[in-house]
Amino acid sequence: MANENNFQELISHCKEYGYVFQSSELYDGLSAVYDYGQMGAQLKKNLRDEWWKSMTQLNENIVGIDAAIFMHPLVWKASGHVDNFSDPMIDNKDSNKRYRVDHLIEGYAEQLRDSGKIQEADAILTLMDILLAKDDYAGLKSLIEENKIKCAIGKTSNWTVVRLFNLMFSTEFGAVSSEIEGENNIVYLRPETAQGIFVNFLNVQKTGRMKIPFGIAQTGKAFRNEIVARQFIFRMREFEQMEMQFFVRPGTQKQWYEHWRDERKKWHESIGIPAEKLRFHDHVKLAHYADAALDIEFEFPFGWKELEGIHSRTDFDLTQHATFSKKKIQYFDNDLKEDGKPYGNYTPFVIETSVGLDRLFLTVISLAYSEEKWTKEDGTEDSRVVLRIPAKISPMKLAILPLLKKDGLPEIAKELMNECKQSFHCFYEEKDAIGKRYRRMDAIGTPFCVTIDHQTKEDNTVTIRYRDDMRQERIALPDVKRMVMEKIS
RNA sequence: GCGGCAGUAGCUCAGUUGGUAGAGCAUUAGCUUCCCAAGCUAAGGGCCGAGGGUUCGAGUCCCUUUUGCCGCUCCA
Repeated sequence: MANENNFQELISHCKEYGYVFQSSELYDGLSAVYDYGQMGAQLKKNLRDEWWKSMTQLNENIVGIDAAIFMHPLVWKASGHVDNFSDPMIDNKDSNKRYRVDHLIEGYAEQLRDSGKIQEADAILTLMDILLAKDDYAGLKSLIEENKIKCAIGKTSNWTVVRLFNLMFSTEFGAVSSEIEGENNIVYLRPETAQGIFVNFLNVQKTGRMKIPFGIAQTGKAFRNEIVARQFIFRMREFEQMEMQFFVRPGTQKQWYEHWRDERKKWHESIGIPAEKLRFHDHVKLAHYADAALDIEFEFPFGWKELEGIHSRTDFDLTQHATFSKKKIQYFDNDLKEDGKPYGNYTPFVIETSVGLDRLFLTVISLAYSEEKWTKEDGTEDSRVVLRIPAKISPMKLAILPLLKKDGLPEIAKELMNECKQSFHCFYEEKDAIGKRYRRMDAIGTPFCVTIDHQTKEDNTVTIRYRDDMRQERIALPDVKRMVMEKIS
């Protein structure tokens, strides 16, 4: 797999072989936005399809939806994103250090408290809370200046104005400029897909006659205005999530949290991620909506990082949406309790599984990337770069190669091509020496190559060559399709 | 967002004290080739990240901007 030393080579490889391109590269690129190329788009789709199948097809009580990216602005008020995703910040002009205003003031209050001025500290914090609630940025700056709060680095109080940094992208809805009508036209690009599920909870539950416990799955784009974006496609401004919200009876959330934690780890292993490269990381500081949370981390070339989040979101979201929409969002549970009475009406609790598709892509390609060197029988050095993507998810399944582009070999190869392409992605190539073609297929991760030669014309057999160990064997031409089908299912 | 470094053909790079761009590999076409790249021939491809300035003249100097890398900051 790729490591921290050849991670740059992996990125180059992704570009060179059509997996990932930087967005708008023609115009010098757009920071932290990437496009998937001809190979990458297919790999990404295969991963998405695997996930979708594992959720909505293999679980009878999970259904899938596809909610819009645009949502009513109040959704993000209710979810807490408007308040929690936008923080007032202030910069020190001398040190160029940026602080979250609340962190800066809290730090100062902490100092006061340490020196015994407890009442003073409390007064400042109380005032800060009032100003924050009013979005009074000028007042916050005055508070900082009146208390002569200094930058920890620059030791000065030379501050800029307080500015709002919103991590959500916004745009205008409708053709009328908000200059005229105030800010009523602002809509956000969703910073997570989860809310599309929560606001459709009743629609799905009622029309699908879903009984708790049940889940709603969704894949789709989400957008975050990250301050810093690095590490290739690990952190992007536009990214794709694969989320499943599982609705359970209050009080059972812990058991389901543990269930999905284990299920999801198993799923990652099922698509070829080694168990020792995965670990759980419990959150110490919980988000405003959660009563338990953990990350499934993968050991990326740049260290252990979050691949998927498992959150026990309580009834926070549904309750918030009930409040803001002024609609009742409840479920009537007809199952009987021990005392023989139904559980009745309640707001379900939610267990969320949320995996970043792009991060999963990076996981798979990092694991697959391999630079190999060996000594040939004649003593010369040989090498190759191979993507060992599991056959089940690799974008290209089979290469069909006539050994020579004459003597009727291409005709036989094309016939096989026409048969196989009905069932899976095939690549046809008659240019260059056979070894060179094999290397090209290694580079894009094609697990199988079959070569048609003169013997094929005599006994109807072909050479099949395996990407992972470069082994080759002869099999009957009519068996090729079935054999590949078996290996990729 | 701040600081440092960098940006020349698809890739890796060369380009002397400023004089209007080269190589290898890759690509394409043809030849050769009976199973693991790098045999022959030919061709295409860059106005040197972008914009501005200094200069008779800039890839080479200056400014701005953009992208990437490293560090800091941020990450519901």
